[in-house]
Amino acid sequence: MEEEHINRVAALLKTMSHPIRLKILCLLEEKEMTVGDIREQVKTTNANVSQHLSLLRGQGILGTRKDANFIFNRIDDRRVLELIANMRQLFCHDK
Amino acid sequence: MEEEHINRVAALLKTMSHPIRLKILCLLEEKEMTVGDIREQVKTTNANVSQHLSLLRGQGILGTRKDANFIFNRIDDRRVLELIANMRQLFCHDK
DNA sequence: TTAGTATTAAATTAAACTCTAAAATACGGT
DNA sequence: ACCGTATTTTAGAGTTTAATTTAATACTAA
Repeated sequence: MEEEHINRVAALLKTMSHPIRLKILCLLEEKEMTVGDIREQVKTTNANVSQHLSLLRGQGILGTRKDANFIFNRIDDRRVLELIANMRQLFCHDK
Repeated sequence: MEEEHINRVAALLKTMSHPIRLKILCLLEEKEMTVGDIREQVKTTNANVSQHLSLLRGQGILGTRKDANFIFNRIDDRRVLELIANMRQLFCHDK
């Protein structure tokens, strides 16, 4: 990896490396969710979830869709999806 | 991913998410290296490299081999090797 | 427009991380 | 034992990050 890629990937990993954010990404693997939906799964405050979502969006990982006064979040970066799938295979397959 | 795995993987990603540490891992993909070897590639101090190596060892990512007053570092976790290979494929393949 | 819900933004505080420099340790050769 | 090299450890300051609280915005339905 050249310097350029190193820095870019390191920044991505940093964004993914918080337990709440990683869990959010895992939840969003399946379906799009609102702040409130996520909040039910993660045991923290809505504001905190919103902050983490904001970081993930800043990295270009997430996209949003607005419906009434709900904002649905989804993973927009195919590579992140593949990376998560790879991590699950490597670290969660208890065999 | 269950809570358990989430926390474990998040900790791993956090350790890998520093540019210097990620670069060290990429360097060690090829061959084992000493603090001094790495230092030549990374532009920082030996002490700093040593500190980063210590963190990587703490995560169980690295192993060492001692020869005279040199300590050779290598990647000991096959899963980390695979993860890095996957990341290179996803983020460095300019096609 | 008012009330209620969903989300974001700002500010504060506490905790964690990173680098540098200096001191300490480990080892081999002389 | 002493010296030189390699590495690690320690202590400190500076920076960054995270969670909480509070306030603000956006939207819907009545």
